[in-house]
Amino acid sequence: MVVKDHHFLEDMHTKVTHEFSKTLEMFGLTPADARLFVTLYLHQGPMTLDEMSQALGKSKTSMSTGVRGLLDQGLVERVWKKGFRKDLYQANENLYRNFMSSYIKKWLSAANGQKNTIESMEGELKDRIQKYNNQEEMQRADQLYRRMEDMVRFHEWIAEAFKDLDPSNIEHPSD
Amino acid sequence: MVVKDHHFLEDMHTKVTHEFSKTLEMFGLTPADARLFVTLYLHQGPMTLDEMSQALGKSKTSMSTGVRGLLDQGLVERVWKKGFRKDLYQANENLYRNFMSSYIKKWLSAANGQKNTIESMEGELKDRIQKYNNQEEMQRADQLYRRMEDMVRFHEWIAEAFKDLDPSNIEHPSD
DNA sequence: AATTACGTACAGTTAAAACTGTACAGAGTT
DNA sequence: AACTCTGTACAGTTTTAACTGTACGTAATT
Repeated sequence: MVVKDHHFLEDMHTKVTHEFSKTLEMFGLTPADARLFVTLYLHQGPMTLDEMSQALGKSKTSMSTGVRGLLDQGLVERVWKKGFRKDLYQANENLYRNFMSSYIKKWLSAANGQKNTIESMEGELKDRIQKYNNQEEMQRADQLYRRMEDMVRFHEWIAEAFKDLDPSNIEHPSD
Repeated sequence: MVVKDHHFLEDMHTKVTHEFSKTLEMFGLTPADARLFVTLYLHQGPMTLDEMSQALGKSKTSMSTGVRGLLDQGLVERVWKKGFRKDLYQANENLYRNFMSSYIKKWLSAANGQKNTIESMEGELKDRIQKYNNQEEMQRADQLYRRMEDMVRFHEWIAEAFKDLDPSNIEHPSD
């Protein structure tokens, strides 16, 4: 019975990991990073690289790079234990806040970057258009220009929408 | 001069495609699909598979599968021209509305699916917990159970947040 | 009915991403 | 100072995704 319980739990653990990983992948995590995060999240107390490696059956190198990525996104934190040489990591609580804000940050900075790039190209094209005399080229250029205007607007709307989505603005009880 | 204009435009076209594709990739499009969409979007009038193939330097098969995906997501539409045998496709206008609603639909259905799966596993685990007597297993199971509750809540919040984001609810002038 | 034109299924190939093992730098221990 | 332990860079490998060419079903044309 004890053995069977153990199998059941182990099994459930695996299934949950698998399922929840799918959600986290939607936030832009790679399948590997997602599994790693869930492993940390379900584990009681922080883990060492070696533990992760063993838990997932992947190399320590993979864990090292994986955990670094999660760290950069603010999804995982390093934790200290006196007189313990190995690095320890744990998943941040507040799933919603952390994932959403990491996600939104990614969107905003990307959208803003692309918007700027396109705007600058827009300017370049505008200058050029004025010097045109070839009718057909002119028409082509104009068409492209109009599309670029739409793209810029598109990025602006994205930024607006995602700004509203940010849980730092709204308050959620906790997680 | 005409030649130079041509090069300039061609060049600008390429750069814009590249840049805007990056944004569309954030909506979950593959790089290939993103490029295909932008190509259609920038082209005046609808295109045939052969035209796309030539424009992107990829096989017609790729175009066929690519365009089908875009079609399924409601980002591209098929268009008719009397007495013309080839299929014609064009990018939908209203970038914002189309991308956002396709995106949100994807999120909502995924989040909902995962939530249901986890909830059902949660139920399974709950039944099981009551039959436990081993102290340590019990504690483990309980810890897992609590995490699963959090996951369910997480999915609920996601659904809520993305529902608000849907441009079908809000009105945007156009695009 | 025969022929041509078109789109897509499918198997095979090529390109990209994920992962591993070794090797090494730096910190800690003896 | 020599030695041990830990994390990571890097090159090479494996796994996965993207892409292609051929072959075929269907619809239009003759």
